[in-house]
Amino acid sequence: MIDEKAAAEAARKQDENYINNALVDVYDNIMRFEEQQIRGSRFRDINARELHIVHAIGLHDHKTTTQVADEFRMSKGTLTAHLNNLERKGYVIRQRNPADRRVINLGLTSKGRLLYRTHDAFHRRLVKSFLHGMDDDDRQLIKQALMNLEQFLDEAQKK
Amino acid sequence: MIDEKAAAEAARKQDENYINNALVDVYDNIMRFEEQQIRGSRFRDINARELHIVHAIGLHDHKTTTQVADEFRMSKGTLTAHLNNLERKGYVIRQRNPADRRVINLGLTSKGRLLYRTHDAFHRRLVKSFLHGMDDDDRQLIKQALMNLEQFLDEAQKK
DNA sequence: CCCAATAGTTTGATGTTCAAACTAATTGGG
DNA sequence: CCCAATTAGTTTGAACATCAAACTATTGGG
Repeated sequence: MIDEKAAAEAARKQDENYINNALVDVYDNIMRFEEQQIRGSRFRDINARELHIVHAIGLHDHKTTTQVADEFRMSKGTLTAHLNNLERKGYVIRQRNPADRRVINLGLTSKGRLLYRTHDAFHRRLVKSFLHGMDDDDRQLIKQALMNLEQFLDEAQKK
Repeated sequence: MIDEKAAAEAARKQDENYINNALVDVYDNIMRFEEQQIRGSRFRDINARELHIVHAIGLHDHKTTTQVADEFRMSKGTLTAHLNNLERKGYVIRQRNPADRRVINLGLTSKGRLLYRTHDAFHRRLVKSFLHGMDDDDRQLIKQALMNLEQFLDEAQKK
């Protein structure tokens, strides 16, 4: 009886441990895989950072430099440097906003849009594998767990 | 009937979308929070990278420089630089291995061990919040999802 | 019409990273 | 037992990412 309880407790601890490590490893593994995929594609000249900037610029949003920099919590100067590279390589275009000529609206070239869609498809495959064999209820549970985590981080960060 | 089906499908897509974004954001949020926690603690002089190196060195493992560098997929030269900093700040000690004097075994000072435990406690709180309100079955499901993802990444990486 | 505020770029300094050269120690074949 | 090859870790030099602060161009309120 007591042994059973202790065994269950030990199993719980072990699961939590696994989840802990997996949570931490997930991102590194995704990043590494993204990088590797890109190396073997026609987008060889892009690194993970640049890929994510292309993704943040998006297909239709016409975001500004400041918006994207804030999203990445990156200084505007740093983003300017990345944008220079991405423009030179033909993924991104800067469009001066005619209504306010201080503002630059960012857009993707057709090459940039292709990269965006390729990356997006990769992520959809990723989530499909993550949710493999799960029904609606299961999916809700996963979603709940991630929402818990976001809430915890948000709240802890606030104070 | 058909509307219902279409609505369920749309809800599924939306959930998958949420999960996709959350998965990607999780790591950044965790990193940012770790960094912030540390800034407000007595370990102010440590950044996230260094924290993770301290964690990798661990309490009792006596790992070598090469082992840790491989773990982080980081060149040995880069790790050497970090170790110099961590040693100077009093978190890490290098111990020449007497059986093979080429080898350095890495260890933590008492300050390093304290940092390790603080960080470990933080991660346990994180996982607890992630699993808030869940029973054994739920936990198994989460674990399964993470295992799916790891397997997907492993396999995709192999070929 | 002026000037404070804003968007983005440039600049200079700092820190991270890597690959290659290097040093010291070990090992194995002759 | 020696020396050539290998291995562990460090040093070095170059490339790149990053930031904060100075700067330029533009806007909009008084």
